[in-house]
Amino acid sequence: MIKQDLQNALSMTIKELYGLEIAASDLLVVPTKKEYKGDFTLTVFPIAGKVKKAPPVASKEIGDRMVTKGDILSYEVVQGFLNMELNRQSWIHALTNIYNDNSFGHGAPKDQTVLVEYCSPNTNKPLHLGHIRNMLLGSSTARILEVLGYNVKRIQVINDRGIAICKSMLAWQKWAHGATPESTHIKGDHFVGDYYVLFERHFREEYTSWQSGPEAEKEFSQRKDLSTAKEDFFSEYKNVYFNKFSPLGKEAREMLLSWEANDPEVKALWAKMNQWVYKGFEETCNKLGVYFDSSDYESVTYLLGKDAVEKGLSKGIFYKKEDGSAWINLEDAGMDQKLVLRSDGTSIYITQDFGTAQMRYEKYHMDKCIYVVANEQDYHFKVLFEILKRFKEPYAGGLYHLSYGMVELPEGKMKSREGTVVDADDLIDEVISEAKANASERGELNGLSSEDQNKIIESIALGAIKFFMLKVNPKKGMVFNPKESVDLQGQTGPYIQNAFVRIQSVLRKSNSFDASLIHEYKNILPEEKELLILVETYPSVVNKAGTEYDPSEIANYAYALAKAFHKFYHEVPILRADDPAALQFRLTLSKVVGNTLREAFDLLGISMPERM
RNA sequence: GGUCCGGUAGCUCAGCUGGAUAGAGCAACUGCCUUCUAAGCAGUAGGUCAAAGGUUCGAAUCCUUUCCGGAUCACCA
Repeated sequence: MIKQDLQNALSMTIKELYGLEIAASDLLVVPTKKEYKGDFTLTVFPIAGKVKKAPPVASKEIGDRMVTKGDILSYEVVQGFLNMELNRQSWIHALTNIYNDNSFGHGAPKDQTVLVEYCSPNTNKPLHLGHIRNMLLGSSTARILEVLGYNVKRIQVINDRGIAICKSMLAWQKWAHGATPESTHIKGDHFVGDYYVLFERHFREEYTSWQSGPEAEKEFSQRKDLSTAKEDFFSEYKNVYFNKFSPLGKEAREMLLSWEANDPEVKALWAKMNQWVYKGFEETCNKLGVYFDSSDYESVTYLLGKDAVEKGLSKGIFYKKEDGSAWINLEDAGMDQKLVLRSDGTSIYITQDFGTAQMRYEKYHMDKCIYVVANEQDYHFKVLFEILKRFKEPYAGGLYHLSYGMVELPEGKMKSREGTVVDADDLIDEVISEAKANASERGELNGLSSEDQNKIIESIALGAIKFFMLKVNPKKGMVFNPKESVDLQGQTGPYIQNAFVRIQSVLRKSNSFDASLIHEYKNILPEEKELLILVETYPSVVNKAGTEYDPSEIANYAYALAKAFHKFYHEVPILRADDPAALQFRLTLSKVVGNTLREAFDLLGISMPERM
């Protein structure tokens, strides 16, 4: 590695000159800015301070010694910056090393199991934009960890029970007249989601007409804050109405009770409708290239965690109140008191979560567990992790909440009630049709079968969507403009795919490939150096993405590399190079860049087309 | 109110373990296809890095305070 070698040489030189021990990796070495002559720059200020010399003086001393020892070709000093020019051999070695490294950017097997949980859909409605961000983050993070040598298990939790799915079930019973996804040709998850919407519509009608009745009048007159306007009062009051007065609400709640009592008819309907939904989800996931090694169902896990509560009580981690509810006091950790078991003895969300964690530990003996969940649950996971820490669970140190910002529309948050949700399937279809239009305009795919064409177009469209979502740092909220849809030009997935395609096209046309000739190459160009430096940093980028659980590192790296290649491609002739050594050097470099781009995109779950 | 996260070009984002004149893309404008795929390249224009203090040779980056936006603080999940 060029940079590491240079850092090592510098570290040794500094020790020889000043007797000062600085770890090679602590030396600040960066590629030299374009305005200056040189390949790499050492920032000498901190070193000069330690050895009590003026920065330019120390720079000159270090530079002289490096040249004398043959570590570098030449140097220039600008203030406290030491700009060094490398030997020709350094570059050539760098290229051949990468070219010969079959596991470039991969980590050694670690013998550690990591669970990555993502997606977590509700079975009463189809997947939307938020799920897309979640799934892409999760599956990309999983892939990154896998390549770094971890044994990764992809897991989803399916929220398949509760009042919401009962609403869909009830609406279907009342108004579907036996219709099915097959009979209507509607995708299963959308089909069930439509009945959820239908329920809400009927419920709203019922609520509106109730508001002019005597019961409503009475409730309104007894409101706490008498200055509240009627409209505001009833918009706040909706949930109370649902639980207290609504006939539809009553039916839905009764259905939930029947479900919990294992009523065979209700369970059968529930199972049937969930199957419809799963089939729809599977289709969407397949399209996105997202998959799971196993699924946990809330209908199973919602009963978990009570044993843990008993254990916690006996250990004194939890305490009991008079009404029978169990609590934990987290005030010494800067949090509140938190309920862990209801007074009726049933478990709540957080209880289920530590029950689920234990269940998983029994199954996988994981070392780490990563939860990909939106940032609205930051506090929940802080509490959960603290509890598991107090339980001294063996995996407690490896818990991580991959918290990501919500996806918003230009006009604000997505609201299912107001119909401003961007549906996952719609979005995919839209971008595919845009990619299709672009492709037919370009005509590059003309000779191919329509099957191959569609494959490529899908790769481009999904590349655009995935890159769009993954290039943003996860913890940042992001704004998605459906009108502009997803760009196919500029800082995008297709831009990077295009760099790869150009490389493949060049490689296809080259008939001789002899990597040994590159040692003869004399005049390495700035564009070539820039590419090599970038390619070299790839393993450290993967490492960073893995330790920080941040795929955007990979996305931004891939863009930088593709950009450098496009420039190189434009400025420097490859196949028409004027000597054989140059040709081989550039072909090898192109190949290495292409492989690295493909590797990087593999980590993002994006495929590389051979042509486009 | 407490806690957490964010605020960088008209828009979407990099840069944040302190280093040279703060970078990309989109949108606008201008060039470049008889030469390796123009989903490309090059250029013009666009900035008080929310604000104010502090730390230092040096701050978008670290510290403090303030302002703005979001999330959260349920016997919901």
